[in-house]
Amino acid sequence: MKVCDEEDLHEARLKDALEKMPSDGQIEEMGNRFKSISEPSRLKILLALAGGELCVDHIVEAVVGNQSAVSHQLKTLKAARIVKCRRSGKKILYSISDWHVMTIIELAKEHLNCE
Amino acid sequence: MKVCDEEDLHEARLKDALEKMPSDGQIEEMGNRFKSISEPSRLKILLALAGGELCVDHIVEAVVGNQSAVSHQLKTLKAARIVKCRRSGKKILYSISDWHVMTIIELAKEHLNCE
DNA sequence: CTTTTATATGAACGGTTAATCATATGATAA
DNA sequence: TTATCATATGATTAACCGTTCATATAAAAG
Repeated sequence: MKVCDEEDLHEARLKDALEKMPSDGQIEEMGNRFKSISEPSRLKILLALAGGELCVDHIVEAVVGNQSAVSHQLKTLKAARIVKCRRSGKKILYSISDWHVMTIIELAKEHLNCE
Repeated sequence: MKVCDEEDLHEARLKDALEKMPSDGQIEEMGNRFKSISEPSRLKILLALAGGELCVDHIVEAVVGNQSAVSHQLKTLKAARIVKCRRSGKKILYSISDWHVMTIIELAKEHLNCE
């Protein structure tokens, strides 16, 4: 009968979900990426860098933050390998190194306009 | 000279970044979405639901968690309008309601295999 | 070598949040 | 109605994290 079919369907889905579930390590890695881009300050930094490399004080201006906070966030983003940096004279220039992450951010930005 | 050109380029980029920067409200909304899917437990729940609706105790099995924790996370996900639920007899069936978010998760999952 | 400029770091504080435990709700079956 | 099954809720605790302030480093300019 109908109820039984539904039960079976759900059991099958559960089995399927368990099979397709990524490993705990992979889940955590995905989670860490999302966490890296979930803080407004970091999101702003990345959006600012989307147009190309910038030095720290330009980033500070772009995100309207203070120098120390931005520096800490840049450290976090660098540790997550989402940005990289190089020295040029006095300045240190930061830029995106993980464009996968930027793709996700751009996609999320587009989704904002679909509601 | 070269240094001046670089300076000008960076100034132009800063100006551009400031112009294109989404509003604080939009940034926060994006951030909240990413935060919702940054916790391993919630990510697992969503991956489990990707195949179709499941009742709570099946979700509990799929994510290998305990009932109360899962229920709290489901509440969070529902508040974020990422999942919805309906009653069917004794059971409450949860399912994805925001497929934009699932698209992002699937994209991130694919990115895992590119490294 | 000393000063200045640009950036990084460390410690402390406050806020947020996930997990747990115990209990409550609410629908159904007996 | 009472008992039972499925799920939700509230309070508590512990861990995590972002910001701030003060200070450190390190390259470059004088």
